[in-house]
Amino acid sequence: MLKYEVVASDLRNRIESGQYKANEQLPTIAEMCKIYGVSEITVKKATEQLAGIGLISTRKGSGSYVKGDVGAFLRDPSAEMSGQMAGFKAEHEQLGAEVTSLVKTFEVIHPEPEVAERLSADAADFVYRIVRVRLADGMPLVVEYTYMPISIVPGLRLADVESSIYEHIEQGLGLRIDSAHRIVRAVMPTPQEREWLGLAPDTPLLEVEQVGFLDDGRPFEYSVARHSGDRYSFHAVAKH
Amino acid sequence: MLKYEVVASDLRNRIESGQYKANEQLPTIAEMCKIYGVSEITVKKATEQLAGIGLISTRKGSGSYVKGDVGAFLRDPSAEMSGQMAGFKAEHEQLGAEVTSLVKTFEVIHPEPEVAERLSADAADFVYRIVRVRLADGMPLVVEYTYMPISIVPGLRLADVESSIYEHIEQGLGLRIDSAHRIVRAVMPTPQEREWLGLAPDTPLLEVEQVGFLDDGRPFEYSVARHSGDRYSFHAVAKH
DNA sequence: AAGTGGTCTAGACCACTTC
DNA sequence: AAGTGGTCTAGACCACTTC
Repeated sequence: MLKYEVVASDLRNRIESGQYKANEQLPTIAEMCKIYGVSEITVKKATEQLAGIGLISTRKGSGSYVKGDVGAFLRDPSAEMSGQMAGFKAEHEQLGAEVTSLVKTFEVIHPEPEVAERLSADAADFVYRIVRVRLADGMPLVVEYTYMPISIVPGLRLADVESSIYEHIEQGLGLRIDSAHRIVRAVMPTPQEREWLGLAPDTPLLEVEQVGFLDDGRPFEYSVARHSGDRYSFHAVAKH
Repeated sequence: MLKYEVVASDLRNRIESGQYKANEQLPTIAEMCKIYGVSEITVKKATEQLAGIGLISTRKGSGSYVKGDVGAFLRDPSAEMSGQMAGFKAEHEQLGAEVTSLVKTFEVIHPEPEVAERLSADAADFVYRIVRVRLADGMPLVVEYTYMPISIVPGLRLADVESSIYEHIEQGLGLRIDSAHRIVRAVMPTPQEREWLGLAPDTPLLEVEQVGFLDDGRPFEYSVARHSGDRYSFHAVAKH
């Protein structure tokens, strides 16, 4: 583990265990340098990371403070952090759930104009089109519509689509996933989606439209995920 | 403007103007040091900021790259970035809209248990309860339910509530707003909300539940904002 | 006046990519 | 072997807060 990760994870443990309490001032950066035997910049990087996930706030000329009431926000198991991108399988397995997928469509097509634009692809290129219902412990949670250029993600098989496409991209192809741009909306399900997700009437969905990027900047995925509304929420930390 | 801001904003301009194109490699960090006459850490801070808003990705041992197709994501005017927190008024005035508010309720009450918990307050404390319909250019966009402890935000008047509570907190009280924890969900409107927002039947809302924090870590605001679904979306950048 | 976090420097070392 | 971004150091200076 890197030095700043050691500092950040130790501070995090002390905050979550209540050793540093809500609204309390943390040791100064100079003190933390002595405590952990590291330089100022290393401590700074650790506190920036904690501020980024919303655990502390820092105040110039004054000190660093533990935020009040972070518990409910961080502990919510039905929540995904907007800052993290792990893929459906990794995310739910981390919570101890067994993940399965019903593959409704797995085909290769020419992309519609909107999909082509998002993938920086041409209408003449081939892309996979995948429709999946994804379940955790047998409960249908989300319908995912995924498009990927076959030129970037070659050799995708039904077995990959049934388990985890991200695993095929990272382990199988040796590519590195960097980040994603997401747009979140509230929508109503189609009749088909209502049936697949087993929804009561008048249940809205949370739609997450996403463009995923590799670490060389290329978009490798365009997807629309429509999440069962009463079983899903989305967490974010906003800075002023 | 700070040095790293100068570098970041210059790089951003060159990317958005197309001088550095999608999927293209940026100058190396060492080259940028020479170009801008700054140290490595300063360039690094600038590239980290750009990676944070999803404009570039960096690849160890290889280089920094402009992300493909960032245009649509960054230009969408109906979108709020999850990473930013400006308040409704500042956000929409930036887009050139005239912001008004219909104050439906403005009272002082003892908080319900859930509100008290979020505000780290006691059931015996007094909090403002404010219900507002907020409009941009006369179009109702969102219903906001806001709770704030009177001990932290004293002297709030109807005039503040009608324009901007954040202005009163920052300019009037000299407090500094640091950040907010947000939870986003899809919900159906109540009949009252449907009327206030002028919604067609079967239109869902995007609910943003938020706890706002001052820079000393104290929660000063608990609010639930329910956004008209077809006129609102929420942008985020997720890191792998 | 003393203490605090934020920015910035020159330079070292490392792991990884590219050739 | 050469080039690249990522981490880390010791130290300087500054703006701001606190007393």
